[in-house]
Order: sequence, then C-alpha cells, then structure tokens
Amino acid sequence: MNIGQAAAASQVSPKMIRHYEDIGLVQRPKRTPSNYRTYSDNDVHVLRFVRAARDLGFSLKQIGELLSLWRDRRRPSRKVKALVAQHIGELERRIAEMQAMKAALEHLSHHCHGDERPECPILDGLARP
Amino acid sequence: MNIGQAAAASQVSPKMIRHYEDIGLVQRPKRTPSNYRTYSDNDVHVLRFVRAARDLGFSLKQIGELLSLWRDRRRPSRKVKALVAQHIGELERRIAEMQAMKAALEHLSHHCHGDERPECPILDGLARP
DNA sequence: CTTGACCTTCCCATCATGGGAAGCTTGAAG
DNA sequence: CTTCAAGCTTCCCATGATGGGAAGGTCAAG
Repeated sequence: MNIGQAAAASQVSPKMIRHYEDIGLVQRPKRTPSNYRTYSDNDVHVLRFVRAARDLGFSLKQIGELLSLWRDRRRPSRKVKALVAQHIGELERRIAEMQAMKAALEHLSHHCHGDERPECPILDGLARP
Repeated sequence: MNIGQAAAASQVSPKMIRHYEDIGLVQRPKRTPSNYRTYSDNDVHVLRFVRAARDLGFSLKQIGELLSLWRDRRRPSRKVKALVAQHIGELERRIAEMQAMKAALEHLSHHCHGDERPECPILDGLARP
C-alpha cells in the first residue's frame, strides 16, 4: 500500500502519517526501490489505533504510551486504565473550565440589551477591575 | 510605568504585552529616551480588559473586535452580544465534544479490570475497526 | 511517450505562550 | 563616583497538532 491508500484506509492524512513517523510514534515503513513508503495491513491497523486515540482526545505523547502498552503482551491492564483515568481527569478539568467561562459569559450577556444603543454591561464587565 | 509594573498591574506578562503590541492588538506605548516602554493607567486598563477577555476564552482576534467595540462610543450593544453569543456557541461545541470523549472513555474504562493481567477492553476498543 | 495523479523532501503558517541570549539602562548601596 | 543586580531591549527558538505549498521524482493509463 502507498501512503495515500494507507491514509484512506486509516483515516489519517498522508501528512500526519509522515509526521508520526518523524516523531517516532509509528515505525518507519519499508520503501520501494523508488523510495515510496509501503504499508502493510498491520501498519494500517496501528494507524487506525492512533486515529481512534486522537479522536478520544489523547495527546500524541499519551498515544505513544498506549501503543507501547498495546504492543506489550505482558502489560498490566492497570496501567492502561490509569492512563485513561488521567486523561478523563484532564477532560473534566477542561470541561469545568469552559463551563465556568460559559456561565460567566451568559451572566454578562443576560444583562445586555443587544440593541442599537451603546450601553453594554458585557464590555463594562470586561473593563471592570 | 515600566513594562514590568504594567505587567504586575494588569496580570499580563511582559512577554505577552510586547506580543500584543507586535500583532497590533494594543497601541504602541511611548518610550523613554532610553527606549523603555512607558505605560499609562489607561494602557493598563486596556491590558486588564484583554486579560479578562482571555480568561473568558476569547481568541486574540475576537479580543481585537471587542476592543474596537469598547473604544467605539457609538457601538450598538447588539454587536457585542452577537460576538459573545458566537463564543458561547463555540464553547458549547467544544464542551459537548469533550463530554462525548469522556463518556466514551468511561465506557471503555468501565469494562477494564485494571489489575495485573494483560486483558484490556480499552486497548481492544481502540484497536477495533 | 505524454499526461495527470501520486509520491518525495523541505520550508512555512497557525495560536498563545514562554525560554533564553546578548547587550543596554537604571537605581541603590558601598 | 563606581559597581552590581535587576530590569529593560531585540531576536531567535520551542511548544502541539495540523495543514499548505513548492520543487522535483515516479507510475500507470491512454
């Protein structure tokens, strides 16, 4: 498989596949005599794994750890679960942060008439010490 | 006021103050004969506004728009409210995205024993086509 | 054998922030 | 007055994940 086909099969763009290779996240694939990268079904399987983990919001660093656990047949599932728990915690933190922003914005917005007049409690709120 | 004092007063780091100046978000301050930037109370007021808007998750581009509305005494408050509504929408989108990730992760995690054994439904879930 | 689609590498951009170097200025203490 | 630290200046580089685009090589179908 060429990189374009591997990309289509894994839903990871050629650009990103090359990038993941550069940073050592995925193995360097074999090359044809004309220097084209060739991907096996297993390579695509790895790329799909990466893609799935990205879709769940893991960082590439975390995905590296997930990949080595995935490859390690003697891993304790405890380690995987811990990694996931940490990521869930991070998501919760960010969700809470954004919900607080949203609530503050709704509060400000609630008091703003939103008409043609210039009076605006939103701007006043932002300008307030 | 020197940049350090303006930074302390506005809670915006000197690095960021210079950066905001570079990208034209805030006016270039006057300089002393020895080329030090000097900030007025009003400059600090602007920086505090920027900081408050950043804390609410606005992008620097949006903050630029907020600043010009703030400066425009004839603004219709409608425009401010629309900007805020758009940002709230964006926050909601991102919150929902992360909540979906969190739910998916919790689902996977729920089925994982998290002990010393290698069997791991989390990894299986990520590897599944 | 040409043509278009694909591949290669390389550089640059995004967004907000920070680190750090090299060199100049200021203010306080000796 | 000199000296020394702290603070200022500009400039370059890094982050993290992704993409755009150029210049040039390769492959397959017509």
